[in-house]
Amino acid sequence: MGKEPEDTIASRISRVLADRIVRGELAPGARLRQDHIAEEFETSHVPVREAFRRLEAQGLAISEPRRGVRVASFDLAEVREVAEMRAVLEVLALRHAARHLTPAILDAAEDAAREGDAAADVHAWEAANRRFHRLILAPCGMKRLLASIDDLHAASARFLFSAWQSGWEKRTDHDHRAILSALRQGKSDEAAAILQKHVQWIGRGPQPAKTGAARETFAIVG
Amino acid sequence: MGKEPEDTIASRISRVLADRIVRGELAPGARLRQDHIAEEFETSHVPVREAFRRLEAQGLAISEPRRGVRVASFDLAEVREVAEMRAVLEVLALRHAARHLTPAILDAAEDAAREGDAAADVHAWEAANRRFHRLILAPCGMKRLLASIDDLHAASARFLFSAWQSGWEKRTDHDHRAILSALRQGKSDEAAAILQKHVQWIGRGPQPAKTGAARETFAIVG
DNA sequence: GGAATAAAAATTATCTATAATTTGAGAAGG
DNA sequence: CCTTCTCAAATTATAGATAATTTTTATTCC
Repeated sequence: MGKEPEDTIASRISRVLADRIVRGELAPGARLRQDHIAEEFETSHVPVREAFRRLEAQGLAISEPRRGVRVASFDLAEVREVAEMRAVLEVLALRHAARHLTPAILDAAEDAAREGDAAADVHAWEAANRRFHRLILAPCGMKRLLASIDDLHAASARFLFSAWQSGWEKRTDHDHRAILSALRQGKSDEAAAILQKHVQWIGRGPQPAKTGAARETFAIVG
Repeated sequence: MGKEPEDTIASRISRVLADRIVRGELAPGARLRQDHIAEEFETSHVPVREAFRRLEAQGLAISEPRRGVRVASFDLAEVREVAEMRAVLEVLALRHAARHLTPAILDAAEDAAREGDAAADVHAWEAANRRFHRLILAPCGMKRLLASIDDLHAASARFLFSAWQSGWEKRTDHDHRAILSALRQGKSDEAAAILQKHVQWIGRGPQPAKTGAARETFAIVG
């Protein structure tokens, strides 16, 4: 019954730490001390070090030999870099996924879009948004590509969360609807074009400065 | 004098193992036993395990909890996946690098192209080819993008080496020349278009079956 | 008072040891 | 002869211990 895959301790630690970094609970530049983390997870530091290697590969942490590991910092340039990578990779994935999209999948994506519009806070919105993208891209069946996109989503989400500590506001995402509409009509090129612009906007437009400007930036985070 | 950064043991092990996997010295599916590797490198298995995590993230090895790590296998579908990812990411990089390309860089790339044409074996060719691509892409200054491309190059090289165990033959790579020519004339869109096709061809065309067909496939591996 | 320096504390990287799981060889049964 | 079981050997995963390096704190000298 209750199959408990409960994989290695290292992977659990890396998941938890990745989540904290993405959510901003661990600030950029913060030191990750292996003994402290080991103590928190009630293990030795060996699995912790393995988790660090994973975070490093994901671009969420930076390790300097003998000097420890810290949370990776990121600037606007990197946010744009990630956005552009996502744009080309998601378009590639969508092109391959298109032929495998069923009405059922598109309905599920529609649900995710609705859920995003109704989200009460930025975390709920991000989860729904991620689900939307994953649903329409996963049918491409390209594991490596999907894994890369997941990592880039995490990086995007970091930026998103850092900009909206507070002040969320419901709103309809027209891009998501337009993508679905195009896909339902079999116009996959059009869907890909919208997706590309949709994603590429991240990090452009008004700087996420004071809370006042926050609302404007919303539209450009997908 | 001889500054010896000689970073952590784990990173050295991961570099060596990655090289062996790419060159095909370690066959797909082969088990990587931590104690044996530790013994070979005269260390304990702890750094070895850290190296494994790195290889896993690069897609060169696959780890199953409690069952060990094996060299990742790859099929034609994955080769194409990697080729398509490279195509879109390298084009993205080139678009950003274009404005920063100097005549000196293009000359160095020309050298690399010549070196590739004169290569006596497949390893020499691959090294020159990689150098060519890196030279024209690095000026984009996007670290994450370049790191992803490097990983994809490793995956491509694996395929290349598996196809050409022997039977190398000198030959001029016209695509490389055409890309440089376009770049020298400031036609970066044209250069990007050629690059895209150049890379995308990998894994297409005649199957790398018997040694006889090998020659044909050459033209389409870049 | 502040830079320079030396001793102490904390932290990383690695090694050795132990527990737990898997693989594989051989024996028993159909 | 092939399957299934049992037990030993090999292997993985984690813990605990040690050496080496970095960071911090305290102290001296100008």
